[in-house]
Order: sequence, then C-alpha cells, then structure tokens
Amino acid sequence: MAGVATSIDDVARAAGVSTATVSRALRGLPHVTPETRELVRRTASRLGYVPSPSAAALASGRTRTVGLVAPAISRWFFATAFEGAEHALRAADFDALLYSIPDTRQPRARFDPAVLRRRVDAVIVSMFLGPDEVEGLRSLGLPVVFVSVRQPGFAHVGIDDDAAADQATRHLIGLGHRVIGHIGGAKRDDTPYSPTARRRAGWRRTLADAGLEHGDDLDEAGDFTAESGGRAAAALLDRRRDLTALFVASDEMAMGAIQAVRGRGLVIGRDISVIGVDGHNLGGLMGLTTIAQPSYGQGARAARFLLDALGGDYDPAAAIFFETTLVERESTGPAPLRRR
Amino acid sequence: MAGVATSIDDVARAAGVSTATVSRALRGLPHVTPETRELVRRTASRLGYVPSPSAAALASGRTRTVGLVAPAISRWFFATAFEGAEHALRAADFDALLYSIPDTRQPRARFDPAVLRRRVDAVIVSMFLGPDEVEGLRSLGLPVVFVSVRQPGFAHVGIDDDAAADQATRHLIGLGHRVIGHIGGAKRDDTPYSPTARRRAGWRRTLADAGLEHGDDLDEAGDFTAESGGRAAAALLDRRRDLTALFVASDEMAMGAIQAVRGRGLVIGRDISVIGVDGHNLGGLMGLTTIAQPSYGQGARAARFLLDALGGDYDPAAAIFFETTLVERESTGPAPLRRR
DNA sequence: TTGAAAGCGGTACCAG
DNA sequence: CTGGTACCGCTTTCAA
Repeated sequence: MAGVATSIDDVARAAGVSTATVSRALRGLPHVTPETRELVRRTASRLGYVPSPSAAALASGRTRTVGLVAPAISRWFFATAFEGAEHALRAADFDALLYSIPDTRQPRARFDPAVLRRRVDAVIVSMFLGPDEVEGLRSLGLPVVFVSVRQPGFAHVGIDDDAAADQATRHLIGLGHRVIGHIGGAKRDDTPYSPTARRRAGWRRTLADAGLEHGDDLDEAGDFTAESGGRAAAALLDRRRDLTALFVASDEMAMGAIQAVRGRGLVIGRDISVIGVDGHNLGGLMGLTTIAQPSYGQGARAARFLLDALGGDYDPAAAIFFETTLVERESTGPAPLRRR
Repeated sequence: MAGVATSIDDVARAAGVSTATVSRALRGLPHVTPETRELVRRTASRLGYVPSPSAAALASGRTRTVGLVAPAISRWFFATAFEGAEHALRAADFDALLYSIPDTRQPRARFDPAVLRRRVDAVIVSMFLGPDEVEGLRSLGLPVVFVSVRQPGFAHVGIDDDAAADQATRHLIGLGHRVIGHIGGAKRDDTPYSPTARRRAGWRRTLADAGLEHGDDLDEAGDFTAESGGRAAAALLDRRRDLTALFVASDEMAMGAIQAVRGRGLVIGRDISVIGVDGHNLGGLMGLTTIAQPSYGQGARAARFLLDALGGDYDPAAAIFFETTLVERESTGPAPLRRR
C-alpha cells in the first residue's frame, strides 16, 4: 500500500476542522482545546499522516536539520562524535545531514558552505577550513559550532589540547624519560587553533619548561592514519637512537607507532614508551596509554548547544571544554637505564 | 552579509527572463539556447543564488536525499560503508541523511520507517529489521537497498557470507587445525539472512563437510565489540582445552579475542590461531589474518544502485556481491602438535 | 479557540 | 525556445 500520501488537508477534512487547527494541534501549539487536539491526533494517526518536511521548511523557513561537516566519518573520532550528535538531534526531532569533505589530497577540494543555505538550520564543523570557507560559513548567518578544531568567531566544543599535550608529556617526564619525540599532524598545515598545532605546541613547551630538548629533530608529521604513525616512528627511531618515548597526537597514529617499534624488535613500555590522545576503543587491545577525550559527548554537546542556540541566542564566543583523562596502560613505563 | 537570500525570481528579473527559463537553464534541461543559459548562469552566480531544496522538493516530489540507516556509525563497517555512500551521493548532488538506530538494548527501540516518508527518495539500510519495520519500509514505495544484511523483497549489496565463512574455516583446516571454535553475533537474534547467521552456518557446514566437530560447545556469541570478542574467547578457552583455532565473525571481535588469548599467556598464531572478517584498517597492527571485504565500495555501490534506480527501474530482486580476500597475517599458523 | 487565505520558492504543464 | 501560471503541503498572520 504505497498509497497516495495523506496531506494535512486530508486530516483536516476527516477531522472536520481547518488545516490551521491541524497544524497547531499536531505541533503542540497553544490555543487548541484538549478535545480538538485529541481528535486531530487520533485522526492523523488513523490516516497515517506524516507531515512533509519540505513543505514545513518552505513555509516556516526552518529545516529542522543540522549539517555535520568533517573530512572523513570513517575516522574514529568523527564517527563517534557524529554518532553523539545524531542521537542528540534525533531526540529533538532534528535530522542530521552528512558532509564529508575529503582532505587527503593537497590541496583538497574547496568546500562551499553556500550549499548549506536553506538546507540546514545550524552546522557542526569538525575540520580546518580556509579563510574563504570560513567567510562563506559566516555569511550563512547560522549558528555554527566547531568541534575539536577551534575557529575564532565561532562557538567551540573541544578539549584543551595544550593541556592534554602537557599532561601526556609530563607523564613521560615523570617516568624518567628525557628524550621524548612527537608525532603529530602536518606541520605546514598548522593553524594556531588546530589540535595539531596545540598538541605540538604543548609538547614543545612542556619539554622546554623541563629544560629538555624539543627541536624539529624530535618532531615528525603524520596524517592521523596508523600507517603514517608507523612511518613517523620509524623515521624518529632511525634518527635518534637515544629516543625513549613518544607523544603521539592520536591513538590511531600511536598504534601504528607501536607496531613500528615492535617491528624493530624493541619492547613497548620498556625500550620505548608511547602515549596517544583520544581514548580509541581499540587502544586497550594494544595496551596503549592515552589521554582520553569524550568524543561521543563532544558531538552530543555540540548538537545540544545548537539546539539551544536555535531557541534563544547564539553566542559565537561560547567555548565548552571537556576534561581529558590519563588512561595508563602498558605502552608507557619507566625510562630504560641505558640508551639503546 | 547574511543578506536576504536571493530567490529564483530575483535571478529571473535580473536576467530579464522568466522563472521557468531560469529553472530550466540552471538544471541543464533542454530547450534553452546556449546564450540564454549562459546569461542565466552568470546572473545566478553573480547574485549568489542557491536554489531552495525544500521548494524544489515540494514542487517536484523528489528530495534528492537518501537515508542511511544503521545501528551505529561509530562501528567501523558502517562508518566506512556510509563514507562510500556519502561520496557517491555527493557526486550526484544528492544529500545523505543519517539515521542511527541503537540496537544495543534488547529489545531495541522500534524504528518507524514512516519518518522517511517525503524526506528521502531512497534508502540504504544496514541492519536487521523486524517484520513490521520491513512492512513499513516497503509501504514507503521507495527504492531500498540492504547492505550487508539481506532482506527478501529488497535489493541487496554485500558479500557471500557463507563463502566467507567457508574460506576462513578452510584456511584453518588447511593449517591442520581440528578443533575450531566460532565467535559470532547473537544466536537468538539470528535471522536466516543476517551475516551473523550465514557466517555461523558457513562455519558449521564447512566443519561438518570435513567431518569435524561443530556443535554449540564450540560456538559463542558476542555483540561485535572487541570486548565481547574477548569474553567469548575466554569462555571458549576455558571450556575446551583442545581448542586451537577461532573463526570470528568480525575483526573487532577477533582483536578482542586475540587480547584474551594473550592474556592467558598463549601465543597467537602458535598456540591459538585467529581469523576474522572485515579487513578492518587496524587489523594489520595486531597481525590479524582476515577475510577482507570492501566496505567503502559496498556503500558506494549501494548508493549508485539507488541513483540508477531513481532514474530507471528499481529491481527489488537485484543482488550485488563483492569478492572477499583472504589476508594472511601472523594470527594464523600451523596447528600445534600437542594439545595445550 | 478556530478558520480563511496569503505566501514560502520552486517545478512542470500548457500556450504561444 | 520562452513565458504564464497552477500547484506542492505546510505555516502564519489576521479576522471572526
């Protein structure tokens, strides 16, 4: 029975009221007697009436849809954060529209925020955007929140990346390590507010404060895949035979690094300590010590923030920070007594 | 400049043509001279015109949107498949609407496909649905394709799960293993066409054909998380000290199983062999042998199938199968000579 | 509290 | 090839 869809007029006719009343009754608006409302509700459900989102959007100017923008939903952080966002949106009867903008190619395809116009009421972005993209986004005039990445002029949900890096680095220093390498995101793509930049800066500064070496020689770049983490670790191990620990900016890269270290016959947590960032669900399998962040929660919080913003006022200066937690596992241990 | 959005009428006026012509010109419809089309295009882009999807959907009855339904996008297979689908849809200028229906609680919240009515033109489903849900989906009268899960009466994109299980099990038998356990999805939720059921059946049948034991005693259920894989493996190891190999229905569970095995001081690939299914991107890190399936490709293919279906005829009986590949790594090895 | 009616911004049919 | 114009289905004043 893929019958003709019933419209609001059908319901109105069947219930013997006007379409305006049906609309009001079904949306829970005031100025409808309980009896009328009940009658309309029953009629609607009897007829299997489902309102047309397009018509409602066209008439009201509100789409009840939020755009989710990220470079790749297959990456753990984005997938988890977006799951949180989707659940929060669904609970408020909002839709989640997916936009994954591959950023693997350099330069990546430009993302034109104009496609979001009239399509969404608000936007969650979790990637670095270029100046023109940011401008396009701003000109939409919609509430926007950046998750993980920070963008001046827009609300933000994330963790304190400097602090996370500091926490991780101090953990290693506390274990007696003195030559501590870093594997992070691309160096040249660094923007002052990206997690990549903040984590790298945090690592550098904490080492500097401790009077330890923190130059480029100990700093490698990956692309947040496990494979790139492995390559970076290999390069670092080759270059610095005195290296005993690694602070890696993501768990996936950290896991790749662990594999590379093992591939050289070294023992993780004894010869080389590795600490990541994320709290990836598979990190436990490799005994990965990490600075865990609540990714699902960040996505959910971002969604709720936007939902609130749509109701009242959008504060572009809002910044919501989540706590990170040191999860100690076997990949970190006391610094070895002698150099390798 | 979050100025007033320009509408098709603005463009028409500015270009000195009718709205009908603008509509035709911009959509690449025939019966427009190249000059007019160019004029309209330029005017539109000069004015920064972006058509309203709601208005277009309302007028045409087509939303240019496809619904993506799965239990959790944070799980690797779904995230990857949906990324493939999203890319294929985006390339055709279609939107991807996310629906994640948590299935962790038993019984899970019912999913009412009616919410999709008038909201999408087609649907990709990657989860098991109950009879009423299937009926609701069918009554939508939309092209639907099931990915991974099979549902009679609907098109399907997936792998041959029986064959995959056979391939995995035979690999183990070929290595000399004689007591081969299985860790799959929930037993009672089994439906004849779920990957869970097919993989379990394939394992059983291949062992039966080889004259090997294949009873319930060697068969454990998990929920596709690494943790559940670990628990199941532990139970199996406790129960059967003669067990030397495990066929696990997903890589995440397989990784959990590997950890559990190691936790008992046993050596993977020597004392106990483990083979999974998926081709998870982190499987290589743990040396996991697996039957790899192209998840991104399946999602992309499903999307393209629907795009075609929207153009021409939808064949609910279509079935598209992808090849699986045995990826040999260190988690499988020759059966040990003596029992543990 | 309820109804009438004017849009919202396109699409597509029918003329010309 | 181009223009005029009924809708599409709902929301939202404005009156009653």
